[in-house]
Amino acid sequence: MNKRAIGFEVVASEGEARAGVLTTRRGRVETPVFMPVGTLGTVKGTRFEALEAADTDARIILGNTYHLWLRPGAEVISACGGLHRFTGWERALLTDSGGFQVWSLGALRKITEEGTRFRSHVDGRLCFLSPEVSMQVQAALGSEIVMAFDECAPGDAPHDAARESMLLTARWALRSRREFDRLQREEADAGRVGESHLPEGSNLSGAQALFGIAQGAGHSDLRRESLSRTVEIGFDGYAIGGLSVGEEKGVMYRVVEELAPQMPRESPRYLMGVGTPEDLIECVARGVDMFDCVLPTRNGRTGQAFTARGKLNIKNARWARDARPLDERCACQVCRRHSRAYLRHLFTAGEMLGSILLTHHNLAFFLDTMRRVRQAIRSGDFTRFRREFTEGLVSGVA
RNA sequence: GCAGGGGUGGUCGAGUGGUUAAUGGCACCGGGCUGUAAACCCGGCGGGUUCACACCCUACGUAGGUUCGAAUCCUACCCCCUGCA
Repeated sequence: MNKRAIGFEVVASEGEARAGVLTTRRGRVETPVFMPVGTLGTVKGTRFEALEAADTDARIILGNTYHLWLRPGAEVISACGGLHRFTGWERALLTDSGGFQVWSLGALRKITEEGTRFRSHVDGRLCFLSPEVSMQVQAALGSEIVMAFDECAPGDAPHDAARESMLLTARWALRSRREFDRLQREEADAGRVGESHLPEGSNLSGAQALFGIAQGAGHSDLRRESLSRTVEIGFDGYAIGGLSVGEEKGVMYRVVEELAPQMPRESPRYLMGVGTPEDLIECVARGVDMFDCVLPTRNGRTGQAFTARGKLNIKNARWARDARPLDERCACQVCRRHSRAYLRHLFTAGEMLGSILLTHHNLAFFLDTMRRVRQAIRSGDFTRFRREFTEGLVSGVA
């Protein structure tokens, strides 16, 4: 009775930090969790085997509505049985709604009450994305977690503009909710999981889950209002959007610190698009359960490694003869096998393996960091962990 | 040997009397990247002093010369390429 799309249970907490278990129709996800970004049906620069390997063990990754809608198109993916079967990724997926592209594609779009008119960045043709279309595409993708279609204001948006944007997001949230429910009733969800294949004892419905998003830029009152409007509609989880989009350093921590404790305790809290290793720790400490960010993959691809002692630019000449691994305390496949000198050589030679290996290390570092965060919270040791981790980051790569 | 063509900064290659320390490309060096229009983007790149503006020195095969001024014109020499013997 009363089956839900996802389950969420907090198993330990320390201050605002929480350790929990998110149960999806495609597996359990321990939180706090970092979700690698797989915009176009691929986590760039890595293979699913590598994402599933013991040193990474990603349980959930992202996909993007806007990008997959443009190419290959929702029809292609639903014809192939949804995004899981299309890509071969059998674990959980969260799809972003395309709301972020409304912001990041800037000049290529025009926003109206009805939705957003885009110039496709692929071929220039005019496209129209609305809450309804976004829900339809995400149903065709068949992800475990669907994001509401929102509008992300610039990080430094003044109060009136931010309020207008936030209210539009609230209206779009309601429309997202209604269209999502209609699509679930009509069984449009391409990723639906039969009862016999659901995680044992999970008591799930096998349907998709829908998350709402709070906006409001850096304005505390707008953030509060946005959250209460979102909670009023009712979602399976709640996200904080519109951070790390150009706002002043420190605004993000303040907004998260004020907002997360007000979010429903029984639901997962997702901070969208964040962040650096330090951001992850600091926002876990403020009550966030879920994160995603392109940093480990993008920066890995472009030559920057994240380590326990801070960032390392593998292209620098100083590593040319360095036989040590990227991070001497890292147990990932790359650090167990390859030297900085070799990785630098691959980058200077323009060999794609360099990007692949740094991407893997970065993902392993992020995911392992989150594993350690969960252990620390469960053992009541998070405060010390946080302090030591932060000290390590600023100590500098030798 | 004769006749043409050519020798430019790490490299390839523009420039044929005056904002020329010298366009570009590559190489090299450094920086950036936060719900991915990104295997990408930006900057530096003769040496020295200076926080900086700026200043000084050395540079277009070698050595001379013409000129207010030369990588650019003239002379000699050295070297390379092509063709003919």
